Parts: sequence; structure tokens; C-alpha cells
Amino acid sequence: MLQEKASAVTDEHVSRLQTGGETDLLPDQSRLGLSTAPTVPSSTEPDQNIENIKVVLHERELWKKFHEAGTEMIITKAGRRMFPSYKVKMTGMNPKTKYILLIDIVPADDHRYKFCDNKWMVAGKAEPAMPGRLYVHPDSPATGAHWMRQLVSFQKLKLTNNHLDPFGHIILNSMHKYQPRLHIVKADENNAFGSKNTAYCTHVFHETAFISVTSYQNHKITQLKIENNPFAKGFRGSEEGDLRVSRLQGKEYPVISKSMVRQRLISTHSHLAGKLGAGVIAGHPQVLSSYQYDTGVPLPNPDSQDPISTHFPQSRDPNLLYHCFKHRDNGRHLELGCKRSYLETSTAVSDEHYFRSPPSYESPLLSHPYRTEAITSREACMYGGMETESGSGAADADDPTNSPSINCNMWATVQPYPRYGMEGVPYQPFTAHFTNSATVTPVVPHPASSVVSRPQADLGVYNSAAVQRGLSPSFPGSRDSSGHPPLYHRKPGSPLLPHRDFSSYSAQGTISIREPAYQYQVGLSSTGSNWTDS
DNA sequence: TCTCCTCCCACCTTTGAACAGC
DNA sequence: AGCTGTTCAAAGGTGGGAGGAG
Repeated sequence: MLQEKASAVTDEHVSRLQTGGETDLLPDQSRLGLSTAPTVPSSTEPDQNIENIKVVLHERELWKKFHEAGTEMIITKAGRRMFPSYKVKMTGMNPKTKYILLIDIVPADDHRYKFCDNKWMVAGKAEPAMPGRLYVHPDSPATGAHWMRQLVSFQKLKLTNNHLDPFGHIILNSMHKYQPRLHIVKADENNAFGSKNTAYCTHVFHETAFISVTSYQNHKITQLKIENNPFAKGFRGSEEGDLRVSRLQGKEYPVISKSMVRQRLISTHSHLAGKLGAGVIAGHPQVLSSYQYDTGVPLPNPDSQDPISTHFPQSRDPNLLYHCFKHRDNGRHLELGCKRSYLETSTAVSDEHYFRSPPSYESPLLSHPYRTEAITSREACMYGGMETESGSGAADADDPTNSPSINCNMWATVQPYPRYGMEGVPYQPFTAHFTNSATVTPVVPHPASSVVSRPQADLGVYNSAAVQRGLSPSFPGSRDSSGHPPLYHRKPGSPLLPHRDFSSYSAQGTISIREPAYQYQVGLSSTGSNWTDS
């Protein structure tokens, strides 16, 4: 356990603040790769500032191995998990403050790729971006103590290429490059999702970028997946050959390797003996101490012809981009319909009690404060059209008594990620906006952002039903004269709002989380069940 | 012909119910 | 009665191959 803990520390990657042009890193902080706080006035105690939160990417070395080979993520119609899964360790949170953690995946650039001559090459302009969706961690909202107690896992996040996906999976285009982003939204004592002092920050881990594919292109990635993903254990072989490969290739005369025999013996014995040690033997290999830990800069691979690495932003900070931003909403209170039962347990009883729901996820190990491998495993809400999916949606995997659960739809216009983080342009911060209705609340580009110059008219918000029916009013296919989807346009006459605006949260539970050119709409089914710290 | 996608398959892990022992 | 550990089956995740679409 101690070894595990120690290795986790060296393995993980502390995120660094991306200032968005507002705040510069102190030299030492920058060198150390630690997140720091922007000089944003705070009405709360200094140690409660969301900008003090540090996020460490778990299994960063594994991520880096994939990144150096050019990470590929399978996308399927039914949805496919990411591997490596997105897990982070949080520190610096206020133990008593509640936060909402969510992930989005944005285009890393505006190119389409093809795998040619064993390397990724640009194959043209990107397809129109898919409707942006958020994956909200199912524990959200939860206290800082909860998030910091163990690893926060987004392993159940699924990727799909089904444009009409009804399950809320994140929709991506195949053969495109994407960048996952982690957003931390503060839900203070008054509200679940934003408040008069709503603050949030965005963490981007450079090594988690990937190219979405429907089948693996790079054999190195395939091998890495097989070697590291327990679910792909059946494909593991040895130098003598792989049973599976032999069977598939020969069809009749499978060659069973020694390692496969051993593996099967172990598996069989594990079953006979209560699966003793199965997890240890076949679990996720921890690529830890044998790898050099640097300050976050992906180690150059002189032997690698890794084209994807070269394609990934070079001018961007090689560690990761971290944006932290605090929004003041001039006293307007926001309320968000979230999981009432979570609230009830978390506020009325101790954090420990809160953490024990649902009990099936709780174990002595998990509850141990120093448990580094523990994950929060309540299935996350795939923000999508799930309210019509009775019992089949991911969000319903929770305790049914957690009704109403978060159930959201969102659509976005997607701005290629590097527009924000590369080329010396301040990273455009994640913007969360809560609207009072399904109508559009205009979005204002960050003053320091390059997005200001992008056509912003008519930043329309899709109607959820329309999207569920595949009737996105203006999204698919068409682009404006600048080559961007129509949603880049700002609605004429719409008032401009400074920075993020959580103020207009809808009583109907409609949330739109947006950036100047990256907009979501999150529809909550938890109508009228605002989560609150009573 | 080539590229990419969908479907299906076998193999594997994970999960939780059922049961036994203390 | 309650807790813990074991067994087992079902569910779900995995990459690869075949075949189809464009």
C-alpha cells in the first residue's frame, strides 16, 4: 500500500495553471508544474479558492506512453470506454465545499487525419464538429473531502461516433484529434451548480489527447492497449505466439504459448480458488517507478517517428494547460437540479456517510484516506438525451432512489482546442452558463481570447428534442463563410456577458456550459429538485 | 482498389447474488 | 442475526476478422 502510494505520487502529473492571459505563473510554480491561483479577488478564505485546486493525472506515465505512440481511442456506435481511463487525484479543495467535476472533449485542431506509412498525416479539413457533450462525474456534486479522498475516475465515460446517440455518450468524429478537458465547478453552500460566487477551473492534460478511430491504425497502440487493458487480456500472447492470433490466423491449429497456458492456469486456479490474486496478476500494470518522472514535459523520444506527437501541439505547453477562473455573479444565486439524495446524505450526515452511497462501492480499501487506487465508481452521467431512456441510461445506474438524477443534454459548437492553448494565444476558458430557459443566453468571448475575432453571431442553443431526433437546427454539415458551423454566430442583439455566467440557471434545470465558440446545453431532468445545502 | 465502418465473435474482467461458515 | 468470505453466473468490455459501403 505504501509502495503503491509512493509510486502513485511519482506517477501522477500535477496539472499546471493555464492562466488564460489573466495571470502569469510564478517562475517557481511554472517550473514545478504546479497549479497556482490567478489573481482573482476572492470573497472566501484563501484556502478555499478553487484556483488552489491541484489536479494530478493518474497513470500519467501510461498516458505518456500512449501519447508518444500516438494515442488512439476506439469509437463505436454503442459507445466505447477510453483507455487509459481518465483518472485524477485532487488536492487543494476545501473539504466542505461542494464541487462538480465534468469532462468534455474538444477538437484538438481542425484537421482530419489518416494513417499512412505508419504515421498519422493530415488528410484534409475536419468534419463538422459533433454536438458537444459533457460527462459529469456521477458523484457530482460532492464535497472536496469526497473528491480528495480517492482517485476520481471517469473510466465509464464512453465515446461514440453515433451522431444520434441516445445514451449521452460523447460524440466524436472518427479520424479526428481530440483533447479531453476536466472542469471543476464550485457549488457553494447555497447552490449545487454555481452561485453568486461561482468559480470553476479547467484542467487540460496534454498527454490525454487522442485520435478517434473505429479500428486501431497503429499497431503500437494496439499492443499497448492489449498489454495494459485487463479487458484485452485475451489478446495477450508471448514471443512464441498468441493463442488468439494463432487461432484466428490458423483457424484450426491454435498454438498455445507458455505464457498463455500460465495465464489460463492462473485464471482457472483463480476461479477455483476464489480468484485469488487475479486482480494483482492481471490487473492494470502500474507503469511507475521504472519510468522517469520529470516535471511534466513529455520525454522526447528520439527513436520515435511518432507522427502524432509531432502533430500534437508543439507550441503549447507540453505539460498541460490549466485554466482557472473565478466568476462573480453579482449576487445572483444559482440553483441547479441535481441529485437530491446526494445532497440529503451529504449535508445531513457526515462525509463518511455520504461517501458510502451506494454501499456497493464501498470497501475498507476504498474508504481508506490514503487509498490511491481507489476510484469513485458511481456511474457518471453521460449528459445526453437520456430522459427518454428509461432505465437504460448511464445516469440510471445509480441508486434509483437518487431520483431525480442528473440528466442532461447539451450541444456545442466546437472550437479546435489549440486555438486557445497554442500559438501563444491565451487559452479560452471553459465557460459554464446556466440559462433560465431553453432560450439562448449569449456568450461573450473572453476579452483576451483570440476567439474574439471569430464570428460569434447567433450562438444558438439547440433544442434538446431536436437533437435527440437528429434535427439539430443548424449544426450538421453547414458552415458559415469562415468555415465554421453556424453556431459560431452570436445571436444578434444578445447582451454580452462578462466571462462566465452561472447566474441564469434555469429552474427547469437547463444548463448551458459554453465558451465563446464552444457551447453546451445541459438539460436536467431533475426539474424542480434543486440541490441545496439546506 | 482503397479506406473506413459495422457487425460479430471469443475471451476476458467486473459485478452482484446466493450461499456457507463463523 | 449479522458479518465475512467464497462460488458462480450474468453483464459488459476488449481487439480482430469478415464483409460492406462509398
